[in-house]
Amino acid sequence: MFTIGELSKLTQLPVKTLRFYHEQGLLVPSYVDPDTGYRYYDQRHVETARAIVYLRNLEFSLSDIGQILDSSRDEDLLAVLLRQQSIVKERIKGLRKAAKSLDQFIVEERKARNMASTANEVQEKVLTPCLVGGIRTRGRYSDCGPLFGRLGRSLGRHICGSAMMLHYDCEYREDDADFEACMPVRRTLEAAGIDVRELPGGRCVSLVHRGPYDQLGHSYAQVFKYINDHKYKALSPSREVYLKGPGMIFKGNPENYLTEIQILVETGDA
Amino acid sequence: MFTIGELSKLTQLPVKTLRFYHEQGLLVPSYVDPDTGYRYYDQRHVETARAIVYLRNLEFSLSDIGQILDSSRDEDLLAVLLRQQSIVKERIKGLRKAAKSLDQFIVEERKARNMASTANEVQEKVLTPCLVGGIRTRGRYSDCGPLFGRLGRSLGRHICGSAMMLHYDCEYREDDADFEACMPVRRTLEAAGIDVRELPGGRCVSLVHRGPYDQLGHSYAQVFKYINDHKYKALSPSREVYLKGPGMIFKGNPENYLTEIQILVETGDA
DNA sequence: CTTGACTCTCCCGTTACTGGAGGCCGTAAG
DNA sequence: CTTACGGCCTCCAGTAACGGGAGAGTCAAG
Repeated sequence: MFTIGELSKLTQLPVKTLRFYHEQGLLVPSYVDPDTGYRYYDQRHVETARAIVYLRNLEFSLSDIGQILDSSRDEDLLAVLLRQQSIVKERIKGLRKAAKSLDQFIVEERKARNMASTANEVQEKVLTPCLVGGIRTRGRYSDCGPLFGRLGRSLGRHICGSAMMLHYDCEYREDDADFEACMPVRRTLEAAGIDVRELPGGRCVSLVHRGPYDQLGHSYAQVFKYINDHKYKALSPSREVYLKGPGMIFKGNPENYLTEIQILVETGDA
Repeated sequence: MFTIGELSKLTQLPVKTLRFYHEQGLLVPSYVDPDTGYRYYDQRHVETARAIVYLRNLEFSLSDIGQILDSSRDEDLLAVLLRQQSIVKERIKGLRKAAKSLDQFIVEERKARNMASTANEVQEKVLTPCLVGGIRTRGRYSDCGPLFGRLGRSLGRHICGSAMMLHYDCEYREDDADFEACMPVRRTLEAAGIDVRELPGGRCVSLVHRGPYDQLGHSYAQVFKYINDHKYKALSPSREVYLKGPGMIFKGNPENYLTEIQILVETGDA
């Protein structure tokens, strides 16, 4: 005869859990002292407890375990096992999908982190041509939210990068700007009201702006100063790539928003 | 402005859940009528709700999601993502182990089911030699429980089949039987008090007995009748293989216990 | 004005436990 | 003899993320 504490040591199950299993009828002591309420167990309970642990490791619920343990008809057993197997496999499938998305999320985040390290430095690079879907419009920049919404819904899983905006105006305009919201896509596709085409590549001056959008002006100034200093010629449209901002999942801190300004240029030696 | 029901339709989230998210501070309506208590949401909430759904699919807890959604410092974000990734991967690992055990369990169960279909028919087959670890003793059959316990503990993961018993007596004895509890093992190994060796193979008469152990006698009679009818000579020891019985995980119904009687024989034409 | 759809709050139930309060019992030490 | 300690008991509350239902108030259309 074991007390509950002894059984606990033998089975590695906490006392609380053993009491709970008693309450649930899974592991009923062979004797309960009517005066003290002490539970007393014997050898058989050690084995049952181990069986319970085993079945819990197979992710069975306690009620399933109860049925398995005192099922007199074992015709059900195979059915129960198969059911459990499909439950477990479904769960694994779901988790794997989650893990995959997480991986991708982490990659994106790392990329943004990388970009952040070169923030506020003007750089030159060569852009490769890039397929995008875009919606061009005229109005205020702040109205671009719904445009990206439409792009997201229409292009869905074909999107393969960060949202961007093309500015067709040569100078800054507040009210009546001519701009195009774009999303890079994996392949050409048809979508109503969306212009899917290739953006040209070429030599480009780039700067990753870190901070809220209302301070983009300073960064633009830097870029244009660089272009002038090098006697390049800026080509329209200029591009803003929203590496990190609000609207994707969570708002974050505007101080950490990352926006890459890209301006294609013609150099003297071209 | 949306009512809660409209937001529910837009987000595919149950009304109950939206109320719960409000309570948790995850999705606080932009306006709550102080008289009626009605919640009113706007477009931003649709997006936040989608973000919540997305993060829930990544298996984040609601409190994590809360932190992510209003984290002003996103330095943490990568850390949170990595933590979540490891949590998810751990969980997948655990579930895969469970799935594997389940698969094996199902295979065993199917095998037993197969054996059951040929129950109570005498058959001849050829046994291949088989490595076992055994403990031989003298006494009552009912005392074999602890022997199997010792075998299980000592041989552990090397066990590769059903428990069996060898009967060295030529006739049935109750009190002072000479028998050996055995477990088939994958490879030779040393274990104190356990005799690991190869059981010989050869032609054998077999019968799968279905039912409680106290009715084994009838099945033995059938086997011996078959042996006599065919003028075979029974070789000692006879074997009992416990295909399905109590003691493994759960007790089941004695009417469905499966025990294979195997008796090696010499045939006239050998 | 009525009706039916919608919404509100409040409470309970789920799963498999875990933690804590408060109390009983027996033994050992001071 | 008192105190402390360890083991046991019961009962209550809390976890995560909702779901179900009661009972009451609200909205918009006919």
